[in-house]
Amino acid sequence: MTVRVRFAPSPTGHLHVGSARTALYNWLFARNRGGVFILRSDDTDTERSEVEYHEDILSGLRWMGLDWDEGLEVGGPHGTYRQSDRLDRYRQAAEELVAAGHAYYDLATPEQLEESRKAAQSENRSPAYRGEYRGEGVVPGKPIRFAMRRPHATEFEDLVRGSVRFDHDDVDDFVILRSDGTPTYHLASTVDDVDFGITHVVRGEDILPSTPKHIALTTALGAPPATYAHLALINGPDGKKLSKRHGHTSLRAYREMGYLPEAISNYLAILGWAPGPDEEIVSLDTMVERFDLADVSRNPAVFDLAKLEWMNGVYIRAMAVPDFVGRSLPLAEAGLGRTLDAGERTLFEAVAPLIQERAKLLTEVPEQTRFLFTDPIEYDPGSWDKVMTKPEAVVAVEGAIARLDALSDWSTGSIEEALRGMLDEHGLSAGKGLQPIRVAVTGSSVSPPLFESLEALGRERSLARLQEAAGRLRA
RNA sequence: GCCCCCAUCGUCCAGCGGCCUAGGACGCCGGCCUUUCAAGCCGGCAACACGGGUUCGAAUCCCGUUGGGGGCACCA
Repeated sequence: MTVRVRFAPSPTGHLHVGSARTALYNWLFARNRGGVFILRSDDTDTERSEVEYHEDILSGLRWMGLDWDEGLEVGGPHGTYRQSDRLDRYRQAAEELVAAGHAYYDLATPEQLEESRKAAQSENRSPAYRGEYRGEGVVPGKPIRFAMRRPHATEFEDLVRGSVRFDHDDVDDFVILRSDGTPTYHLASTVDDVDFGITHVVRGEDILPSTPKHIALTTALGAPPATYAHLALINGPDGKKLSKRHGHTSLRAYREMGYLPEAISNYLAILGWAPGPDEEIVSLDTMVERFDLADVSRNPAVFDLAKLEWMNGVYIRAMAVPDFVGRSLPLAEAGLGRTLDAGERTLFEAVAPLIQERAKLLTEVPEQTRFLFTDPIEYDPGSWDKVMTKPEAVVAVEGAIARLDALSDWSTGSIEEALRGMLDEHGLSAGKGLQPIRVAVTGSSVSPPLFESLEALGRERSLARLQEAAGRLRA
Protein backbone atom coordinates (compact mmCIF):
# COMPACT_ATOMS: atom_id res chain seq x y z
CA MET A 1 0.00 0.00 0.00
CA THR A 2 1.24 3.44 -0.90
CA VAL A 3 2.27 5.51 2.07
CA ARG A 4 0.19 8.68 2.39
CA VAL A 5 1.14 11.19 5.05
CA ARG A 6 0.09 14.70 5.74
CA PHE A 7 1.29 17.85 7.41
CA ALA A 8 -1.70 19.78 8.73
CA PRO A 9 -0.77 23.02 10.44
CA SER A 10 -3.21 25.56 11.76
CA PRO A 11 -2.61 29.02 10.34
CA THR A 12 -2.80 30.60 13.78
CA GLY A 13 0.83 31.64 14.03
CA HIS A 14 4.14 31.65 12.18
CA LEU A 15 5.58 28.27 11.31
CA HIS A 16 7.22 27.08 14.54
CA VAL A 17 10.55 25.27 14.33
CA GLY A 18 8.94 22.31 16.07
CA SER A 19 6.24 22.15 13.42
CA ALA A 20 8.87 22.55 10.76
CA ARG A 21 10.57 19.45 12.09
CA THR A 22 7.28 17.55 12.10
CA ALA A 23 6.79 18.57 8.48
CA LEU A 24 10.33 17.49 7.66
CA TYR A 25 9.91 14.06 9.25
CA ASN A 26 6.63 13.54 7.41
CA TRP A 27 8.28 14.54 4.17
CA LEU A 28 11.35 12.36 4.76
CA PHE A 29 9.17 9.38 5.56
CA ALA A 30 7.04 9.89 2.45
CA ARG A 31 10.04 10.35 0.17
CA ASN A 32 11.86 7.39 1.66
CA ARG A 33 8.87 5.13 1.07
CA GLY A 34 8.02 6.54 -2.32
CA GLY A 35 4.80 7.79 -0.79
CA VAL A 36 2.59 10.84 -1.06
CA PHE A 37 3.05 13.95 1.07
CA ILE A 38 -0.09 16.02 1.50
CA LEU A 39 -0.31 19.58 2.79
CA ARG A 40 -3.57 20.52 4.42
CA SER A 41 -4.72 23.54 6.39
CA ASP A 42 -6.47 22.80 9.66
CA ASP A 43 -8.19 26.14 9.85
CA THR A 44 -11.37 25.33 11.69
CA ASP A 45 -10.49 27.91 14.32
CA THR A 46 -11.68 30.85 12.22
CA GLU A 47 -11.20 33.25 15.12
CA ARG A 48 -7.44 32.86 15.16
CA SER A 49 -6.63 31.86 11.59
CA GLU A 50 -5.00 34.46 9.38
CA VAL A 51 -3.86 34.53 5.74
CA GLU A 52 -0.52 35.98 6.75
CA TYR A 53 0.26 32.84 8.74
CA HIS A 54 -1.06 30.61 6.01
CA GLU A 55 1.43 32.14 3.60
CA ASP A 56 4.23 32.06 6.12
CA ILE A 57 3.78 28.31 6.47
CA LEU A 58 3.86 27.68 2.73
CA SER A 59 6.92 29.81 2.17
CA GLY A 60 8.71 28.28 5.16
CA LEU A 61 8.24 24.77 3.82
CA ARG A 62 9.42 25.75 0.36
CA TRP A 63 12.41 27.53 1.82
CA MET A 64 13.46 24.35 3.59
CA GLY A 65 13.28 22.53 0.29
CA LEU A 66 10.14 20.51 1.03
CA ASP A 67 7.62 19.93 -1.71
CA TRP A 68 4.22 18.30 -1.56
CA ASP A 69 2.26 16.11 -3.93
CA GLU A 70 -1.29 16.96 -2.99
CA GLY A 71 -2.92 19.68 -1.03
CA LEU A 72 -2.71 23.43 -0.82
CA GLU A 73 -1.95 25.13 -4.11
CA VAL A 74 -1.44 21.77 -5.78
CA GLY A 75 -4.92 20.32 -5.68
CA GLY A 76 -5.60 16.65 -6.05
CA PRO A 77 -8.53 14.27 -6.12
CA HIS A 78 -10.20 15.85 -3.10
CA GLY A 79 -10.63 19.31 -4.53
CA THR A 80 -9.82 21.25 -1.45
CA TYR A 81 -7.43 20.77 1.38
CA ARG A 82 -8.65 23.62 3.49
CA GLN A 83 -10.96 22.55 6.27
CA SER A 84 -12.92 25.77 6.14
CA ASP A 85 -14.07 24.65 2.68
CA ARG A 86 -15.37 21.31 3.93
CA LEU A 87 -17.64 22.37 6.78
CA ASP A 88 -20.68 20.65 5.28
CA ARG A 89 -18.85 17.37 5.04
CA TYR A 90 -17.99 17.45 8.74
CA ARG A 91 -21.49 18.38 9.83
CA GLN A 92 -22.89 15.58 7.73
CA ALA A 93 -20.41 13.13 9.26
CA ALA A 94 -21.37 14.23 12.76
CA GLU A 95 -25.05 13.75 12.07
CA GLU A 96 -24.44 10.32 10.62
CA LEU A 97 -22.54 9.39 13.74
CA VAL A 98 -25.51 10.44 15.84
CA ALA A 99 -27.84 8.42 13.65
CA ALA A 100 -25.58 5.40 14.00
CA GLY A 101 -25.53 5.74 17.78
CA HIS A 102 -21.84 6.69 18.00
CA ALA A 103 -22.55 10.26 19.06
CA TYR A 104 -25.23 12.32 20.77
CA TYR A 105 -26.38 15.87 21.38
CA ASP A 106 -25.17 16.90 24.80
CA LEU A 107 -28.03 18.46 26.73
CA ALA A 108 -25.93 19.41 29.73
CA THR A 109 -25.61 23.03 30.73
CA PRO A 110 -22.14 24.41 31.39
CA GLU A 111 -22.90 24.25 35.10
CA GLN A 112 -23.82 20.58 34.95
CA LEU A 113 -20.65 19.86 33.02
CA GLU A 114 -18.54 21.65 35.56
CA GLU A 115 -20.28 19.78 38.37
CA SER A 116 -19.58 16.46 36.74
CA ARG A 117 -15.87 17.25 36.46
CA LYS A 118 -15.60 18.43 40.04
CA ALA A 119 -17.31 15.33 41.32
CA ALA A 120 -14.77 13.12 39.56
CA GLN A 121 -11.85 15.08 40.88
CA SER A 122 -13.06 15.02 44.46
CA GLU A 123 -13.41 11.24 44.23
CA ASN A 124 -9.84 10.96 42.91
CA ARG A 125 -11.22 9.62 39.66
CA SER A 126 -10.23 10.65 36.22
CA PRO A 127 -12.27 13.74 35.32
CA ALA A 128 -13.24 12.19 31.99
CA TYR A 129 -16.68 13.47 31.05
CA ARG A 130 -19.32 10.88 30.25
CA GLY A 131 -22.18 12.98 28.94
CA GLU A 132 -24.96 12.15 31.27
CA TYR A 133 -27.43 14.38 29.46
CA ARG A 134 -27.99 12.81 26.07
CA GLY A 135 -30.33 13.82 23.30
CA GLU A 136 -30.98 11.65 20.29
CA GLY A 137 -32.86 13.69 17.65
CA VAL A 138 -31.47 16.92 16.22
CA VAL A 139 -31.15 19.43 19.05
CA PRO A 140 -30.30 22.91 17.79
CA GLY A 141 -27.96 24.93 19.96
CA LYS A 142 -26.38 21.90 21.58
CA PRO A 143 -22.99 20.36 20.74
CA ILE A 144 -22.57 16.80 19.50
CA ARG A 145 -20.32 14.56 21.54
CA PHE A 146 -18.74 11.31 20.50
CA ALA A 147 -19.67 8.45 22.81
CA MET A 148 -16.55 6.59 23.87
CA ARG A 149 -17.23 2.91 24.31
CA ARG A 150 -17.02 1.93 27.97
CA PRO A 151 -15.80 -0.17 29.59
CA HIS A 152 -13.10 -0.43 26.97
CA ALA A 153 -9.52 0.52 26.20
CA THR A 154 -7.58 1.54 23.11
CA GLU A 155 -4.24 -0.05 22.52
CA PHE A 156 -2.04 0.67 19.53
CA GLU A 157 1.49 0.35 18.24
CA ASP A 158 3.06 3.76 17.86
CA LEU A 159 5.93 3.73 15.36
CA VAL A 160 8.20 5.68 17.66
CA ARG A 161 6.78 5.03 21.14
CA GLY A 162 5.92 1.36 20.83
CA SER A 163 2.84 -0.07 22.48
CA VAL A 164 0.55 2.52 24.05
CA ARG A 165 -2.67 1.93 25.96
CA PHE A 166 -5.45 4.23 27.16
CA ASP A 167 -8.37 3.16 29.32
CA HIS A 168 -11.59 4.76 28.11
CA ASP A 169 -12.48 5.64 31.70
CA ASP A 170 -9.83 8.33 31.30
CA VAL A 171 -11.06 9.63 27.98
CA ASP A 172 -13.80 12.25 27.62
CA ASP A 173 -16.88 11.94 25.51
CA PHE A 174 -15.50 14.73 23.35
CA VAL A 175 -17.25 17.40 21.36
CA ILE A 176 -17.08 16.80 17.62
CA LEU A 177 -19.54 19.45 16.44
CA ARG A 178 -19.83 22.75 18.27
CA SER A 179 -23.23 24.21 19.11
CA ASP A 180 -22.77 26.63 16.21
CA GLY A 181 -22.48 23.68 13.84
CA THR A 182 -18.74 23.95 13.17
CA PRO A 183 -16.48 20.93 13.66
CA THR A 184 -13.77 20.61 16.26
CA TYR A 185 -10.23 19.62 15.41
CA HIS A 186 -10.85 15.98 16.36
CA LEU A 187 -13.69 15.58 13.88
CA ALA A 188 -12.31 17.61 10.99
CA SER A 189 -8.86 16.12 11.23
CA THR A 190 -10.08 12.55 11.50
CA VAL A 191 -12.64 12.86 8.72
CA ASP A 192 -9.95 14.31 6.47
CA ASP A 193 -7.47 11.60 7.35
CA VAL A 194 -10.11 9.04 6.41
CA ASP A 195 -11.27 10.81 3.25
CA PHE A 196 -7.76 11.46 2.01
CA GLY A 197 -6.60 7.94 2.73
CA ILE A 198 -3.87 8.86 5.20
CA THR A 199 -1.92 5.74 6.12
CA HIS A 200 0.49 7.23 8.68
CA VAL A 201 -0.18 10.06 11.08
CA VAL A 202 3.11 11.62 12.14
CA ARG A 203 2.67 14.45 14.65
CA GLY A 204 3.79 15.90 17.95
CA GLU A 205 3.66 14.00 21.20
CA ASP A 206 1.37 16.64 22.64
CA ILE A 207 -1.54 14.96 20.88
CA LEU A 208 -0.70 11.44 21.93
CA PRO A 209 -3.48 11.58 24.58
CA SER A 210 -6.03 12.42 21.87
CA THR A 211 -5.14 9.41 19.78
CA PRO A 212 -7.70 7.03 21.34
CA LYS A 213 -10.35 9.56 20.36
CA HIS A 214 -9.12 9.63 16.79
CA ILE A 215 -8.92 5.87 16.56
CA ALA A 216 -12.45 5.49 17.95
CA LEU A 217 -13.73 8.10 15.51
CA THR A 218 -12.00 6.49 12.57
CA THR A 219 -13.49 3.13 13.42
CA ALA A 220 -16.97 4.62 13.85
CA LEU A 221 -16.53 6.24 10.44
CA GLY A 222 -16.02 2.75 9.10
CA ALA A 223 -12.36 3.05 8.20
CA PRO A 224 -9.27 1.19 9.36
CA PRO A 225 -7.17 3.29 11.78
CA ALA A 226 -3.97 4.83 10.48
CA THR A 227 -0.58 3.94 11.87
CA TYR A 228 0.55 6.59 14.33
CA ALA A 229 3.95 8.04 15.13
CA HIS A 230 4.24 10.61 17.90
CA LEU A 231 7.35 12.74 17.90
CA ALA A 232 8.88 13.97 21.14
CA LEU A 233 8.70 17.72 21.52
CA ILE A 234 11.52 20.24 21.23
CA ASN A 235 12.43 21.94 24.49
CA GLY A 236 14.25 25.11 25.45
CA PRO A 237 17.55 25.04 27.38
CA ASP A 238 15.60 24.82 30.64
CA GLY A 239 13.88 21.62 29.57
CA LYS A 240 10.50 23.26 29.16
CA LYS A 241 8.60 23.47 25.90
CA LEU A 242 10.41 25.75 23.46
CA SER A 243 8.79 29.16 23.71
CA LYS A 244 9.39 32.83 23.16
CA ARG A 245 11.24 33.27 26.39
CA HIS A 246 13.99 30.99 25.08
CA GLY A 247 14.48 33.22 22.05
CA HIS A 248 13.06 32.83 18.60
CA THR A 249 10.64 30.02 17.83
CA SER A 250 9.55 30.78 14.30
CA LEU A 251 11.34 29.42 11.28
CA ARG A 252 11.03 32.88 9.75
CA ALA A 253 13.13 34.39 12.51
CA TYR A 254 16.02 32.03 11.79
CA ARG A 255 15.74 32.71 8.12
CA GLU A 256 15.99 36.43 8.80
CA MET A 257 18.93 35.96 11.16
CA GLY A 258 21.01 34.56 8.32
CA TYR A 259 20.64 30.81 8.72
CA LEU A 260 20.76 28.71 5.58
CA PRO A 261 17.87 26.36 4.83
CA GLU A 262 20.34 23.47 4.45
CA ALA A 263 21.64 24.06 7.97
CA ILE A 264 18.18 24.40 9.46
CA SER A 265 16.81 21.24 7.89
CA ASN A 266 19.95 19.33 8.76
CA TYR A 267 19.91 20.50 12.36
CA LEU A 268 16.19 19.87 12.80
CA ALA A 269 16.61 16.37 11.38
CA ILE A 270 19.49 15.61 13.74
CA LEU A 271 17.39 16.74 16.69
CA GLY A 272 15.95 13.36 17.53
CA TRP A 273 17.39 11.23 14.79
CA ALA A 274 20.82 10.10 13.62
CA PRO A 275 21.55 9.57 9.92
CA GLY A 276 24.21 7.07 10.92
CA PRO A 277 26.71 6.40 13.68
CA ASP A 278 29.12 9.32 14.03
CA GLU A 279 27.64 11.23 11.14
CA GLU A 280 25.54 14.35 11.23
CA ILE A 281 26.26 16.64 8.32
CA VAL A 282 23.96 15.23 5.67
CA SER A 283 22.04 16.50 2.67
CA LEU A 284 18.29 16.22 2.27
CA ASP A 285 18.90 13.48 -0.30
CA THR A 286 20.96 11.43 2.11
CA MET A 287 18.35 11.90 4.80
CA VAL A 288 15.68 10.62 2.45
CA GLU A 289 17.76 7.54 1.77
CA ARG A 290 18.25 6.69 5.42
CA PHE A 291 15.21 8.00 7.23
CA ASP A 292 12.98 5.67 9.17
CA LEU A 293 10.45 6.59 11.85
CA ALA A 294 11.49 3.53 13.82
CA ASP A 295 14.89 5.16 14.39
CA VAL A 296 13.50 8.39 15.79
CA SER A 297 14.39 9.12 19.40
CA ARG A 298 11.70 8.93 22.06
CA ASN A 299 13.06 11.62 24.34
CA PRO A 300 12.48 15.31 23.99
CA ALA A 301 15.43 17.24 22.60
CA VAL A 302 16.77 20.57 23.74
CA PHE A 303 17.16 23.13 20.97
CA ASP A 304 20.87 24.01 21.03
CA LEU A 305 21.45 27.32 19.29
CA ALA A 306 25.24 27.02 19.58
CA LYS A 307 25.24 23.82 17.58
CA LEU A 308 22.90 25.26 14.98
CA GLU A 309 25.30 28.18 14.57
CA TRP A 310 28.25 25.89 14.16
CA MET A 311 26.38 23.87 11.57
CA ASN A 312 25.38 27.01 9.72
CA GLY A 313 29.07 27.94 9.54
CA VAL A 314 29.84 24.54 8.09
CA TYR A 315 27.27 25.06 5.35
CA ILE A 316 28.45 28.60 4.64
CA ARG A 317 32.00 27.38 4.13
CA ALA A 318 30.77 24.58 1.90
CA MET A 319 29.06 26.96 -0.51
CA ALA A 320 30.59 27.69 -3.89
CA VAL A 321 31.92 31.26 -3.85
CA PRO A 322 29.53 32.58 -6.52
CA ASP A 323 26.69 31.06 -4.56
CA PHE A 324 27.88 32.78 -1.41
CA VAL A 325 28.12 36.07 -3.25
CA GLY A 326 24.68 35.57 -4.72
CA ARG A 327 23.09 34.97 -1.35
CA SER A 328 24.96 37.56 0.65
CA LEU A 329 25.15 40.49 -1.76
CA PRO A 330 21.46 41.33 -1.37
CA LEU A 331 21.95 41.32 2.39
CA ALA A 332 24.87 43.71 2.14
CA GLU A 333 22.86 46.00 -0.11
CA ALA A 334 19.93 45.90 2.25
CA GLY A 335 22.27 46.82 5.08
CA LEU A 336 23.57 49.80 3.15
CA GLY A 337 20.15 50.81 1.93
CA ARG A 338 21.31 51.05 -1.68
CA THR A 339 22.46 48.88 -4.55
CA LEU A 340 26.12 48.55 -5.39
CA ASP A 341 27.47 49.71 -8.73
CA ALA A 342 29.64 47.50 -10.93
CA GLY A 343 32.88 48.69 -9.36
CA GLU A 344 31.62 48.14 -5.86
CA ARG A 345 30.39 44.70 -6.77
CA THR A 346 33.92 43.83 -7.80
CA LEU A 347 35.17 44.94 -4.41
CA PHE A 348 32.51 42.87 -2.73
CA GLU A 349 33.46 39.81 -4.74
CA ALA A 350 37.10 40.33 -3.84
CA VAL A 351 36.54 40.18 -0.09
CA ALA A 352 33.57 37.80 -0.05
CA PRO A 353 35.70 34.63 0.07
CA LEU A 354 37.58 36.01 3.06
CA ILE A 355 34.34 36.53 4.94
CA GLN A 356 32.87 33.24 3.86
CA GLU A 357 35.67 31.44 5.68
CA ARG A 358 34.82 33.00 9.00
CA ALA A 359 31.10 33.75 9.07
CA LYS A 360 28.60 31.73 11.03
CA LEU A 361 25.61 33.73 9.85
CA LEU A 362 24.91 35.33 6.49
CA THR A 363 23.96 38.49 8.34
CA GLU A 364 27.59 38.97 9.35
CA VAL A 365 28.38 39.88 5.76
CA PRO A 366 26.86 43.38 5.77
CA GLU A 367 28.78 44.43 8.85
CA GLN A 368 32.04 42.90 7.63
CA THR A 369 31.87 44.59 4.23
CA ARG A 370 30.46 47.94 5.32
CA PHE A 371 33.89 49.61 5.44
CA LEU A 372 34.27 49.13 1.70
CA PHE A 373 31.18 51.14 0.87
CA THR A 374 30.90 53.82 3.53
CA ASP A 375 32.82 57.09 3.47
CA PRO A 376 33.69 58.51 5.86
CA ILE A 377 34.22 55.37 7.86
CA GLU A 378 32.33 54.98 11.13
CA TYR A 379 34.58 53.95 13.98
CA ASP A 380 33.28 51.38 16.39
CA PRO A 381 33.66 53.13 19.76
CA GLY A 382 34.63 49.95 21.59
CA SER A 383 37.35 49.14 19.09
CA TRP A 384 38.69 52.68 19.13
CA ASP A 385 38.94 52.79 22.92
CA LYS A 386 40.56 49.40 23.07
CA VAL A 387 43.16 49.94 20.36
CA MET A 388 43.71 53.59 19.61
CA THR A 389 44.39 54.72 23.16
CA LYS A 390 47.54 52.58 23.28
CA PRO A 391 50.87 54.37 22.82
CA GLU A 392 51.83 52.33 19.73
CA ALA A 393 48.74 53.51 17.85
CA VAL A 394 50.22 56.81 16.71
CA VAL A 395 53.50 55.22 15.71
CA ALA A 396 51.83 52.46 13.74
CA VAL A 397 49.36 54.66 11.90
CA GLU A 398 51.93 57.28 10.96
CA GLY A 399 54.46 54.64 10.06
CA ALA A 400 51.89 53.01 7.83
CA ILE A 401 51.16 56.28 6.08
CA ALA A 402 54.81 56.85 5.34
CA ARG A 403 55.42 53.37 4.00
CA LEU A 404 52.23 53.00 2.00
CA ASP A 405 52.44 56.43 0.49
CA ALA A 406 55.79 55.49 -0.98
CA LEU A 407 54.52 52.16 -2.31
CA SER A 408 54.45 51.85 -6.07
CA ASP A 409 52.74 48.48 -6.39
CA TRP A 410 49.40 48.41 -4.54
CA SER A 411 48.92 44.70 -4.03
CA THR A 412 48.41 42.47 -1.02
CA GLY A 413 51.99 41.17 -1.23
CA SER A 414 53.63 44.58 -1.47
CA ILE A 415 51.40 46.02 1.21
CA GLU A 416 52.30 43.22 3.58
CA GLU A 417 55.98 43.68 2.85
CA ALA A 418 55.77 47.42 3.43
CA LEU A 419 53.88 47.15 6.66
CA ARG A 420 56.11 44.42 8.05
CA GLY A 421 59.05 46.66 7.30
CA MET A 422 57.36 49.36 9.33
CA LEU A 423 56.83 46.96 12.23
CA ASP A 424 60.52 46.06 12.21
CA GLU A 425 61.55 49.66 12.07
CA HIS A 426 59.60 50.50 15.22
CA GLY A 427 60.10 47.22 16.98
CA LEU A 428 56.39 46.42 17.02
CA SER A 429 54.87 42.95 17.03
CA ALA A 430 52.36 42.16 14.33
CA GLY A 431 49.64 41.82 16.93
CA LYS A 432 50.24 45.27 18.40
CA GLY A 433 51.24 47.17 15.32
CA LEU A 434 48.58 46.01 12.89
CA GLN A 435 45.53 46.51 15.06
CA PRO A 436 45.63 50.32 14.97
CA ILE A 437 45.89 50.19 11.19
CA ARG A 438 42.95 47.83 11.07
CA VAL A 439 40.80 50.14 13.17
CA ALA A 440 41.87 53.15 11.13
CA VAL A 441 40.97 51.50 7.84
CA THR A 442 37.96 49.33 8.67
CA GLY A 443 36.61 51.09 11.73
CA SER A 444 36.68 47.91 13.80
CA SER A 445 39.13 45.67 15.60
CA VAL A 446 37.43 42.74 13.90
CA SER A 447 37.66 42.68 10.12
CA PRO A 448 38.63 40.58 7.15
CA PRO A 449 42.41 40.09 6.80
CA LEU A 450 44.13 43.47 6.73
CA PHE A 451 46.44 43.34 3.72
CA GLU A 452 43.71 42.03 1.45
CA SER A 453 41.31 44.63 2.82
CA LEU A 454 43.78 47.40 2.03
CA GLU A 455 44.25 46.17 -1.48
CA ALA A 456 40.50 46.03 -2.04
CA LEU A 457 39.97 49.49 -0.59
CA GLY A 458 42.60 51.00 -2.85
CA ARG A 459 45.50 53.32 -2.24
CA GLU A 460 43.66 56.60 -2.19
CA ARG A 461 40.91 55.63 0.21
CA SER A 462 43.26 53.67 2.45
CA LEU A 463 45.61 56.61 2.84
CA ALA A 464 42.73 59.01 3.41
CA ARG A 465 41.47 56.85 6.25
CA LEU A 466 44.89 56.55 7.80
CA GLN A 467 45.24 60.33 7.63
CA GLU A 468 41.83 60.78 9.19
CA ALA A 469 42.73 58.45 12.07
CA ALA A 470 46.12 60.13 12.53
CA GLY A 471 44.37 63.47 12.82
CA ARG A 472 42.04 62.15 15.47
CA LEU A 473 44.92 60.61 17.38
CA ARG A 474 46.74 63.92 17.52
CA ALA A 475 43.64 65.71 18.78
C1' G B 1 -6.08 15.57 41.31
C1' C B 2 -6.28 11.97 37.10
C1' C B 3 -4.02 9.85 32.55
C1' C B 4 0.06 9.18 29.26
C1' C B 5 5.16 9.55 27.70
C1' C B 6 10.42 9.83 28.73
C1' A B 7 15.34 8.76 31.36
C1' U B 8 23.59 7.54 28.28
C1' C B 9 28.67 13.42 29.02
C1' G B 10 26.17 20.63 30.06
C1' U B 11 23.45 19.66 24.96
C1' C B 12 22.19 16.29 20.58
C1' C B 13 23.01 11.49 19.04
C1' A B 14 25.57 6.06 18.77
C1' G B 15 24.87 1.69 21.69
C1' C B 16 19.47 -2.42 20.36
C1' G B 17 22.85 -8.99 26.23
C1' G B 18 29.22 -10.10 25.85
C1' C B 19 33.20 -6.13 20.77
C1' C B 20 31.92 -0.66 26.57
C1' U B 21 38.34 0.62 30.89
C1' A B 22 30.73 3.52 26.91
C1' G B 23 31.84 6.12 20.85
C1' G B 24 30.90 10.77 17.79
C1' A B 25 29.29 15.94 17.40
C1' C B 26 28.39 20.93 19.63
C1' G B 27 29.99 23.57 23.75
C1' C B 28 33.84 24.18 27.43
C1' C B 29 39.30 24.08 28.98
C1' G B 30 44.61 23.85 27.36
C1' G B 31 48.14 24.00 23.23
C1' C B 32 49.72 24.75 18.01
C1' C B 33 49.01 28.01 13.82
C1' U B 34 48.24 33.24 13.38
C1' U B 35 47.73 40.43 11.25
C1' U B 36 42.15 40.79 14.37
C1' C B 37 38.08 37.45 14.14
C1' A B 38 37.21 32.85 12.37
C1' A B 39 38.76 28.31 10.27
C1' G B 40 42.15 24.22 10.84
C1' C B 41 45.17 20.77 13.80
C1' C B 42 46.52 18.35 18.63
C1' G B 43 45.16 17.22 23.63
C1' G B 44 41.81 17.39 28.00
C1' C B 45 37.37 17.52 31.28
C1' A B 46 32.70 15.23 31.11
C1' A B 47 27.38 10.44 31.27
C1' C B 48 24.81 4.84 31.52
C1' A B 49 19.34 8.71 37.71
C1' C B 50 18.57 5.17 41.96
C1' G B 51 16.99 0.30 43.97
C1' G B 52 15.52 -4.54 43.05
C1' G B 53 15.23 -8.62 39.82
C1' U B 54 16.20 -11.98 35.03
C1' U B 55 20.93 -13.94 33.07
C1' C B 56 27.16 -17.25 33.11
C1' G B 57 27.03 -11.97 31.68
C1' A B 58 23.12 -5.77 31.54
C1' A B 59 23.86 0.97 29.50
C1' U B 60 21.08 -2.70 26.80
C1' C B 61 15.31 -7.12 29.25
C1' C B 62 11.43 -6.80 33.61
C1' C B 63 9.47 -4.28 38.14
C1' G B 64 9.60 -0.26 41.50
C1' U B 65 11.37 4.62 43.15
C1' U B 66 12.88 9.34 41.91
C1' G B 67 13.18 13.05 38.39
C1' G B 68 11.58 15.47 33.88
C1' G B 69 7.92 16.32 30.02
C1' G B 70 2.99 16.26 27.84
C1' G B 71 -2.32 16.04 28.23
C1' C B 72 -7.06 16.56 30.86
C1' A B 73 -11.56 23.04 26.27
C1' C B 74 -17.58 23.88 22.17
C1' C B 75 -7.89 25.51 20.78
C1' A B 76 -5.37 22.81 17.47
